[in-house]
This record gives sequence, structure tokens and C-alpha cells, in this order.
Amino acid sequence: MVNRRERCRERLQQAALELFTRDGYTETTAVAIAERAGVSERTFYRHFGDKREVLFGDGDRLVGLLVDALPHPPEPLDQALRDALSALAADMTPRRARLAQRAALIRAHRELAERELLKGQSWAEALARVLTDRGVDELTAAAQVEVALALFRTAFARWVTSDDATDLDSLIDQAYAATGRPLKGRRAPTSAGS
Amino acid sequence: MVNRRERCRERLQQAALELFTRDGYTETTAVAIAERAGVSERTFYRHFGDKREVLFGDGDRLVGLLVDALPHPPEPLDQALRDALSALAADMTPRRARLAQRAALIRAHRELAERELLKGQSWAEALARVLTDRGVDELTAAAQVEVALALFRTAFARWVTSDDATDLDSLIDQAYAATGRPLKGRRAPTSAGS
DNA sequence: CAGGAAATGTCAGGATCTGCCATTAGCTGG
DNA sequence: CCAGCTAATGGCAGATCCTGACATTTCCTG
Repeated sequence: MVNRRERCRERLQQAALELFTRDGYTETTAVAIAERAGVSERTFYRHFGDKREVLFGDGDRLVGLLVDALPHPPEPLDQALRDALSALAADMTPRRARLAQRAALIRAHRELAERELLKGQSWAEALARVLTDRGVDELTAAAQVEVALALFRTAFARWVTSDDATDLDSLIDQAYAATGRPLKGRRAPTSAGS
Repeated sequence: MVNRRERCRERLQQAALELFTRDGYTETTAVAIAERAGVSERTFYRHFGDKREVLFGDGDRLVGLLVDALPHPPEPLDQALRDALSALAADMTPRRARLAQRAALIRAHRELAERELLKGQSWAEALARVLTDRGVDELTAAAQVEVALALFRTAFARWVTSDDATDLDSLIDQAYAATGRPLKGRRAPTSAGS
């Protein structure tokens, strides 16, 4: 048993996603989520600052994954970011069903869309900070990160809404191609090698 | 008397800004705002969907202003957007003090920052829609609008935080210049003509 | 001035979120 | 195996947010 706290967190996240999908976000109360996870409402709010946050709990992990996937040194910068996106795509791929559920909820609820935007901004800031720490010019880092994340969001949106499960990394390629600056992803050698 | 409803709205906005600034956003209750405006809490929520919205009530007007300021036809597109930003700047200039207060509040409160991001997105969508309606390619419109608004935000942030009241339109010029694609604003002939 | 529509007031109530203290689970040293 | 410590949770009260339903007032119009 790794961690009681962590297991509780995950049970709450799972319960929330199920109830949100089944009954709708607004209709699902924090009490109901806690009940399904077998804990008290108070515990729910100890794990998640508010009701929305239960859908965004993975954010920190994914930012860390992006940062870890940045090559040293980050040059050329655009390719470095593209590689990090590949790592992110690889992590997300086996969780497509759940991510699609989550994305549908976010699209349907303004308060969730707000939170998503805020998270996106914090991702961009975190990434840009890491790059500047590694010697990249501040403005360059901010601009390149913005572009990379914008393209990822485009690809991600298509990925979770399309019927056929097209490879996410390929969709990112397509998004880059649409900008006139094609950059192919370089999958990390750890995962699928073909 | 133009409109009872409108006067009530403005009184609520004014009261909210004062109380938020004096006591803090979190500490100010909807009841307190309504009381200071001389209406009931219920009326507050009839005018503004939630407590945050009282700070964003002008948004629709400003989008309309942007749209109206777009030249016909919008060519060259980048200059058209730049001109619209000038019109926006002209509208904001006499209200700098209030806008600075508001900006400080938004910076300090995450829930307000969230709403600001959402509004920014809706602005971009609205502008892009107008442009595509006028024949601009969809992707081009979206990209150019994003860039223009991003530069405006940069300039606006500097405007409301700087001690000296540098001209907003000039700050927009500087932001454009920093991108390597300088575009000067063209003030509408209605206002200051120098 | 009567009538109607729009705006507001009043009230009840559910939901969100927080503070406070009691209780329990899980680990650690003896 | 147990005493004791800490982290996590439970339980509860309460403030605030927000909504629905219905009554009342204000304003415009004929």
C-alpha cells in the first residue's frame, strides 16, 4: 500500500468523473462524490481546494513530465518543446477514454473551462521559467512555449473528439504542419519503438 | 434618466469596486455590495450572474467597440486589428485609474484571473468570427487575433502598473515593435487630432 | 388615471467552502 | 506486543454564494 492519502485522492477523482459524467457536473454535489469514495465531504475539500479541482489534480504531474522531457540543452528550442510534447502525448495515450470524458465535461461547463485556462497559463509560465533558467531568452521562451502549447491544445482537442483514435503524436505533427513550420515528434526510446 | 436598470448596474459596479479595493475581494460579500448600492442582494444577482461578473460587466461593450473599429474591408489584416486596438485604447485612456484598480484586483485573486482569461478567450472568438464573416480565412483570423490581443494584454499590463501614465497606444506600439513587426496605431479622427 | 410590463423586494433553501475539535489509522521505538 | 506520536479523517456549525418562487413597486403608455 503506497500511500493512504494517495489512494483516497484517486478514489475521489474516479468517483467524481463517474458521477459528473452520469449525472452532470452541476447536479453532482461534493457530498455525493465523497460518499461514493467512502469518505466524508470534509475530506474531499482537504484533497481538493474546490469542487472543480478534482478534475485537475493531475496537472502538476504532467507539468513535471513536460519539464523532465525537455532535452539538455534545449536546442534547437522549437524541437526541444516538440519532443516534450511527444512525451506528454505518450503519457496520455493509454488514458484516452478518461481524458475524453474529462474534456467533454470541461467543454460543457464554463466554470471548468475557466479553470482549464488558468491551468494552461500556469503550465506556460512553469515551462517558460525552466527554459529561462537554462539560458533561453525570456521573451523567446514565453513566445515559443505559448505556440507549442497552443498547438498541443489544438491537437488534443481533435484527439479527444474524433471517433477514430488517431495517434495523438500524429495530430500534433499535423498541427505543426498547419503552421508552416513542420516539426516531427521524436518518441522517447522507452515506449513504443516502431 | 436614461435607464433605471442601467443606473442600478453602474451603482453596483461602482460599489463593488470600492468595497473590493477597501476591504478585499474575499472579504466583501454580495450583501454588502448590494447594500451600498441601495438594492437587495437578489437584485445584485439579477444584474450579474455571479460575484465576479460585477467586475467584467463592460466586456461586451468593449468587444463591440473593437468590432466597430475594424476597418472595412479588414485589409491589411494586421493593420486593421492594430487600428481596432487604438480605438480600444482611446476608450480606456480616460478611465485609467479605475481600470488600474480593477487590474490589481484581478491580479491578486485567482478566481478573478480565471474569469479574465475566459473573457479574453471569448473576445478572441468574437473577433475572429467577425473577421471570418468578412471573408478572412479562419485559421488566419484566429492566429492574427490571438497575436493582437496578446500584444494588447502586454501593453495594458504595463499601462496599469506603471507610475507614469505613458500613453496606452504608445505602449501597444512598443509591444508590436518587440515582435519585430512594428505597426503604428492610427487614432480614429473623432478623438484627439494632433 | 387604469393597466401592463419591467424591475425590484422578500423569503426559503440547497450547495459550496472553512474553522475547529474529536477521533481514527498507521507507523515507530521500546 | 504495546505505548505513543503523527498524519489523516470524521463530525459539526456556520458564513457565504446562488437560485427559485412569488409579492410588490416603479415606470411607461393609452
